[in-house]
Amino acid sequence: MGQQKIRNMEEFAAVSGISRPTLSKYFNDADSVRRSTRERIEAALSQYDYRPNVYAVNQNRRKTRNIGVVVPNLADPFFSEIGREVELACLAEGYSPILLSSHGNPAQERANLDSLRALKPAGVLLAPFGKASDRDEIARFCKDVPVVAFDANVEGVCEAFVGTDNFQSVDLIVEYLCRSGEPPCFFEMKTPSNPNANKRRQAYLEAMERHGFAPHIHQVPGEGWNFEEIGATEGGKLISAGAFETDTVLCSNDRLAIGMLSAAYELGLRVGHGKDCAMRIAGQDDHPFSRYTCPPLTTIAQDYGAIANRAASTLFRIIESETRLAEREETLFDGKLVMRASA
Amino acid sequence: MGQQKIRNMEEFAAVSGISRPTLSKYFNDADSVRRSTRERIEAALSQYDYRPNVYAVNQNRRKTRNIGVVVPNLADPFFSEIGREVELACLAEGYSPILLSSHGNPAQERANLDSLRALKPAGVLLAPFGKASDRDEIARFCKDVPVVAFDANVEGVCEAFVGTDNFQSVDLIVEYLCRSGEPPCFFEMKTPSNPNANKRRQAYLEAMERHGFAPHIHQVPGEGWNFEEIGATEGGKLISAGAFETDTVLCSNDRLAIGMLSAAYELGLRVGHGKDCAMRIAGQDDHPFSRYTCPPLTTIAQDYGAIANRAASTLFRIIESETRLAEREETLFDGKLVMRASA
DNA sequence: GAAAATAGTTATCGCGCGTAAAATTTAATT
DNA sequence: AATTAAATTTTACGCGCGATAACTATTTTC
Repeated sequence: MGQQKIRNMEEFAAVSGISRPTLSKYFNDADSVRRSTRERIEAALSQYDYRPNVYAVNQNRRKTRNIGVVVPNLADPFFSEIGREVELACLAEGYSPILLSSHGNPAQERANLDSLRALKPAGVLLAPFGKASDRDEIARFCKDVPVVAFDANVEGVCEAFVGTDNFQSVDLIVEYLCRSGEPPCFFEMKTPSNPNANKRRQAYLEAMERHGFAPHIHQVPGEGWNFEEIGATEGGKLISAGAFETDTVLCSNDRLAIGMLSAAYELGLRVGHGKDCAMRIAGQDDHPFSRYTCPPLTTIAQDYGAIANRAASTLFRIIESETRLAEREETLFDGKLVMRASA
Repeated sequence: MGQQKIRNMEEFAAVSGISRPTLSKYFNDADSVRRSTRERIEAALSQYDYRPNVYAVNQNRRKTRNIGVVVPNLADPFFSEIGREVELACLAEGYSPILLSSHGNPAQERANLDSLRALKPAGVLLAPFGKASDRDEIARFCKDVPVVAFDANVEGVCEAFVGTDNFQSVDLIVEYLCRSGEPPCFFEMKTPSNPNANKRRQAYLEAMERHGFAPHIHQVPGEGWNFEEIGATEGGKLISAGAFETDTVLCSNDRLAIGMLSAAYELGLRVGHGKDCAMRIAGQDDHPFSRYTCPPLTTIAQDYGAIANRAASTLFRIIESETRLAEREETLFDGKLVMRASA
């Protein structure tokens, strides 16, 4: 290693004794050259430490190997985890992921798509806000770049959608809660931007009906992504007002539940399924912190890995086939019940 | 908007009536052209929607306007927050931040620096692991690219370091804890990779001495970044063994404290400063979730915004001066005491 | 061992832009 | 109106690589 500095592929061709077009082939796909020449190249590579100029490569290639990954909010550990899984899937296939967070702001989502446009990505994996997203802008973007949506659906747009089956998973936890105690009330924000919230409410209604109980939905005001705050403030109000019809509350997501647990604690209420407990609280998502709440949160776990990998592999299939999907695909994975002490 | 599609600057020059070199100047710095021509360009821009090809630009420019931002773990909301602040600072100055997480893995930190090298960034803002970082690799990288470290220091390398004054902030909380109850024991991991941990231990020792109390340090085994787990498991063991000499524990960081709070809850212990409380627990960092623990966590808040902005502005100064700093700069901001119910 | 298939070479072009020097225009100054 | 300075245009070249065509060398096939 070391010797003189190689400035470009031309020079590397000179020192390695391989012609430039062959080197170009090699760097595009190492297996496209004969085994013996590949070994010669790699031998030279370990001596001279040359790497093709990314910018020159991307300027000239028909398609870059960049994959845009857009999540609504990296400050939410749920999205940083799933974003991580998606990144890994991209790297495994030799693509370069570019992770962008919309920071809880739909305008930033537009801005992120706009930035990505300039990078001419081969494809994009998008976890959209949902209703708050600029549907037209996403649709326009999808015309230029193949996009697979995950976590949250935007009906009709994008090549495919991969997420969790809210009906299955809500039914799972409703069934558990009904079986193990009083049937749950449902707690959510009045104007959720995430489409999963609407599916979950609907699923709750259906599940309660199926099990023969009267549903009770409590919607609270609040904007933005500070869900714990909303869960604590508004959930606390409802608890102390005795507004919940039963002693069990199913929250639309874990972060609301974490806030409500905090409020219950402040009120001196013991949460859990013991006989000395005043109420039960359950969440949905299996947020990374839910294991460490007081008490630990009973919830529904989404299959992060499966969602990320399916979304990525679907996108790769589209990219490599160089054609769009004949029909929009929707894949839903089952949630798993995670029983902890809170319900 | 719309008309024909502009394929390159040549075509845009044709339709806008401005020569290509002048356009090039404009896109590099809008204020470098006469006001009247700038208006003509922007008028054309609003009609034809042209943007220079990023790859061609970066291939030919001496320096890109990319800034690498490397944090040790985006799954930790502390780093996603400070990463966000840093991103904003870059955008405000017209740089393009590229955010990379090392996912709690020092090998990934090397890989990230290596990826960045290919992108020829104008500078890098690095929150290193510290001792676990590959010091030599970072030093090599610093030779090629100006780097400002933040949050964690790597003695001697990088142009500058910006972080929190651990001695000031630990003294602040130790003083508070001593004044308001029993003096604190110190709880930390045995082999912390983060240099702040070592500073904090040292600062604890000094602060306790200054206030005339005997220090008690408890170090627990545990690897990796699952701090809550370690705090819960090992902290729980210490609590139930009655190992702490006083009823007050100062944790090396909030995530350990969150885990310990969870363990205390499991053990049926009431945490806080009320007379019915069995112990007090305090943390450090003001983690975004610390407000919602049970009870809410008393901690020391780092000034995220100040650290991020100072680190960024220092880097910009180096980049724009085109020279390295005569002397390595270290800037430490004060922490602020955040009093909540846990201590 | 000759023909066929595969892999590599040489040569040349194009991508979209930065940059520099010289020629020209425009604006500011006296 | 003449002088000067500043901004713009023209012209020309270079960046590092992808892509292709025509040709040559190497390997496979029977």
